[in-house]
Amino acid sequence: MLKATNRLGSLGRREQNKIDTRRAIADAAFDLARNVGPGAFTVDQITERAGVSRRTFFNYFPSAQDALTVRMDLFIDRILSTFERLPRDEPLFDTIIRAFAETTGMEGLSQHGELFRMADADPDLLRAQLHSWERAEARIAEALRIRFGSTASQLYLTALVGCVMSCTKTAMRDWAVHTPASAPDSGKQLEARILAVLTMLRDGFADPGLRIAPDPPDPGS
Amino acid sequence: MLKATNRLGSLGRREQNKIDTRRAIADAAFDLARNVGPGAFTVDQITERAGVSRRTFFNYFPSAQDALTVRMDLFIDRILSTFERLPRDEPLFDTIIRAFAETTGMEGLSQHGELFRMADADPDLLRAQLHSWERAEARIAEALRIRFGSTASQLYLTALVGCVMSCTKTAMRDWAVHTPASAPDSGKQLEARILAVLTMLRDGFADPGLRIAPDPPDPGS
DNA sequence: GACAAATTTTGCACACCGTGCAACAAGAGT
DNA sequence: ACTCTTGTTGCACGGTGTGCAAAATTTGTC
Repeated sequence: MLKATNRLGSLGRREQNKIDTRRAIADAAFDLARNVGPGAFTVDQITERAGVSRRTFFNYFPSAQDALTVRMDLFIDRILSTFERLPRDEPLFDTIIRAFAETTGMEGLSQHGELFRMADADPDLLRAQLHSWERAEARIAEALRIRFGSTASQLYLTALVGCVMSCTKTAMRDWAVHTPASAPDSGKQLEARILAVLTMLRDGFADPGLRIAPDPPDPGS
Repeated sequence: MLKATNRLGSLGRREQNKIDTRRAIADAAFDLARNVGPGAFTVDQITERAGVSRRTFFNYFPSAQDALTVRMDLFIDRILSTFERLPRDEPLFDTIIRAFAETTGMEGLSQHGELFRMADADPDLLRAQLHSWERAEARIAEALRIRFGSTASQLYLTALVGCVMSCTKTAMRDWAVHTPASAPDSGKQLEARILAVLTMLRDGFADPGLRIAPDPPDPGS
């Protein structure tokens, strides 16, 4: 007999409510961080905005900072799904580069940059973000292990993923710093940087002269 | 009038007391983490062991976990001082590899491994450690910038340092996992891993077959 | 040694955090 | 409508991190 219970696009009320609540909390947290500054608000303020109880907040996130890393986790989701879609006979490094470069078209990219900049002012937020990257590393490494586990050693795969993630992080930081407002070519700017650093990585950092933009040789800051 | 006040090897009472207090706190925290488990003790327990007041603890460390990253910061000190000592006309990558490889002879290396393993059980400790690595990255990048700032772009240097740190982290994790007890050749084990991953990095991860231990070789690709 | 200045330690208060628990509410299945 | 399952809420409680001002300690000077 057919299940006709799904009234909400293949999702039950329960699932949908949870998604909504989670989003409401994350949005409230982001708004607060943007307005009063990261680390300058309490959980109670978040729950008030989101319209949930204090206790419910902690059912979703272990800390206020963790509510601000949702977007980064979504970023990883995107990388992984892009990764799954790419041809399996492509060289490993090409696949990785494409998977990472293609993510720069995602929505809310400028918010990403904002969050990066916020981390400078709030150590706890920085830690939460680093933890998020760490989880991402583990997830991607696992995906690679499943796909290439037979042809590459564990140490090789984890080291490679670590470097790729580190390079991407560096690229995003540099982008977040040098692309302050939401420039129209923001995505392109980020993509160029990611390509640049991943190319450096593939070349074993042999050429120190690679530059992303004609930068006047920084006179001692 | 001559200063005859320094009775303690070029250090005043004040400086020495602070060093002692800091060490007492860090030791107490490490002992507790080792005995009752990371994240399973309170700040009050630390202060009781260390013989200081609760308030004093927070004058030295912002959280209990941060008292456990002192050793990692010392590790970075060692890398940096080794780095300073190496010849300045050596190729950049060689200098880096040597600076990192030479640190494996440091005292308390096994405690390092212990701390790595502890991070699996305590998310907050993991975050503190990630933060510690992050600070280390910044310090080393700055040292490199001063030394090579004229011949390499900022993006290149930060990306390179990030990858080197990431590789070292990977090597130390793998070492911490696979060298459980304090093996007699613990330092050599770690050094071999660091050399392996940094070599991979220098080769642009071209050869997936590099292995640290004889594993069923699969000369694929 | 006594005194004053500088610095560190300490106790205290207070707002906030994070979690176990049990009552309650709401969706799912019949 | 009834029951089962799952999510929300209020409450209580121990722990955290910090500002503040009063001791306590070190340092320099006479």
